Amino acid sequence: MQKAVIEKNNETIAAQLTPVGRETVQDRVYSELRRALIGGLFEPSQVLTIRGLADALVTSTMPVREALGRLITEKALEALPNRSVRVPPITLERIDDLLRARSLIEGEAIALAATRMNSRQIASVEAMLGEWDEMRALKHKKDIDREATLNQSFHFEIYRCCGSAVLIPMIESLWLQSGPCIRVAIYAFSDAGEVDTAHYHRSIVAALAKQDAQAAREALVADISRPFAFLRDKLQSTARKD
Amino acid sequence: MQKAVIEKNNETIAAQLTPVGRETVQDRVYSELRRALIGGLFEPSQVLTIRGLADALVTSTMPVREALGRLITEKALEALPNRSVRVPPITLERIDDLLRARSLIEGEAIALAATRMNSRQIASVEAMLGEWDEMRALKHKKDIDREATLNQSFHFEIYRCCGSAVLIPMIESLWLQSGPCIRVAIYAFSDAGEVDTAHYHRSIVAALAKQDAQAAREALVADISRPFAFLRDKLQSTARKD
DNA sequence: GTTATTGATTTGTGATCACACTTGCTTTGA
DNA sequence: TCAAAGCAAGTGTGATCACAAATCAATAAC
Repeated sequence: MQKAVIEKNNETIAAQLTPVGRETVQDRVYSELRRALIGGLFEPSQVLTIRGLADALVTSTMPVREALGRLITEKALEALPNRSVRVPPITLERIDDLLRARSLIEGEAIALAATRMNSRQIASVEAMLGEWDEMRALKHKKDIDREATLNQSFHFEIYRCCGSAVLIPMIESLWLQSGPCIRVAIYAFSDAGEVDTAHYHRSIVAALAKQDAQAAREALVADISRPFAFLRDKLQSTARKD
Repeated sequence: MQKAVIEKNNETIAAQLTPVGRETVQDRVYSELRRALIGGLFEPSQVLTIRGLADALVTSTMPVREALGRLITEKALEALPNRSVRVPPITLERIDDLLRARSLIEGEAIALAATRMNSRQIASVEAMLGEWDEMRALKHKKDIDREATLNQSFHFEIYRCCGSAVLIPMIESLWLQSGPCIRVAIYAFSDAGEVDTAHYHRSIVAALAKQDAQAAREALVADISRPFAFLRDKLQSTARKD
């Protein structure tokens, strides 16, 4: 068999098969911890132990310690002087700090995206709006995890269009850092009454459709400010009580 | 001996002793690799091996692999599908991307710092200006490493005044990512002739002294744009030759 | 002479072990 | 009764080993 024929054959096979992608245990542990952090499954100030997580994830300590180290450098976790690690506690300064950074960077990302998104991409995020309404209509009881996931997908679908390989990892890091805080706020939200996230998302999509970068930035800032502002008030009122 | 006396005694001792601070091998390896990366000791596209670095740093592979993992999550290094790691190659898109991100975030940091710095802090960075001139006057031959270190100290001395615990790690990550690129540009600079970094730094300090946030931001952007613009031109001309 | 195959070396990954430090509880002494 | 010393369990860190995958060189086949 000639070489050309073999290569052609291989190409045909390659076109039909999807790459399996050798994923290491460390990567899975890292992704899992990320998911838990962004989703707010860990509480602020909660301490994590390597062996404890290794047991929970049914692996050895090795992949866990590597994943923890990575999360610490991203400031998603905090290394105490005792050499134990915890999820960073919530403080007023930290909330303001995170909101400012997120407004700055995610605002820039969406402003860039607004000038770059094609009609197909806009249609894609518009479709997610419908998904949101659908979820709301079907189930009366609020599925917070589902909402959080959908919210995340919506935002990153947009950010991916900004065309910056530098900004996106920074945004991921910011979500990682604000995840535990946000979740606290969301829980408080759902007690305090209804908030229409879909409304904010609609105004974002409207701005994107008009390719209005400034309007998109403002709509986004309004969207992400809500939980932070809520959490801020809550924290201040509890602080006054002490 | 009563408890109070003992405690008083301990306090006296504590006042005279400086904490030794248990530093792990992993931390030292990480700092060392950071220093090398920011200083541009590694070339873009250079591949690094765990065992190679472990031998060079005279430790086992364990601290090195952990440090490498951390640097990869910061995008300071790149994990190839072969599971080998290299310092990211320079591309035109990456240069523009990094410059935009740095202008945005470092610009915000210096704008915040401009409104917050007290006279003592301003005097401190002003003193670094003098240090720069001094270095220039004394030695005719250019000490690139010394200049780079001084430049880094100057910038971060200012950024530290912005009062954001979120922005500063992001800036560090950006310096880590642009370090290898910058160094290439600096080397080209020193061949191409003199550039007066001190001039740009003086205009930054002048803006800070006036508490003019906008002027400080613009002066900073002018300062950090230079090597990027230079590198950009150089890359475009070499690309045309091919 | 060029291409394919085989084998050796190198490299990353994960598991396990040894050691040092921390933490919390128990025991001891005043 | 209470505080301090001592002990034991738990935890992070680093070293070493085993294994699988990748890389490279040399040999064999056409």
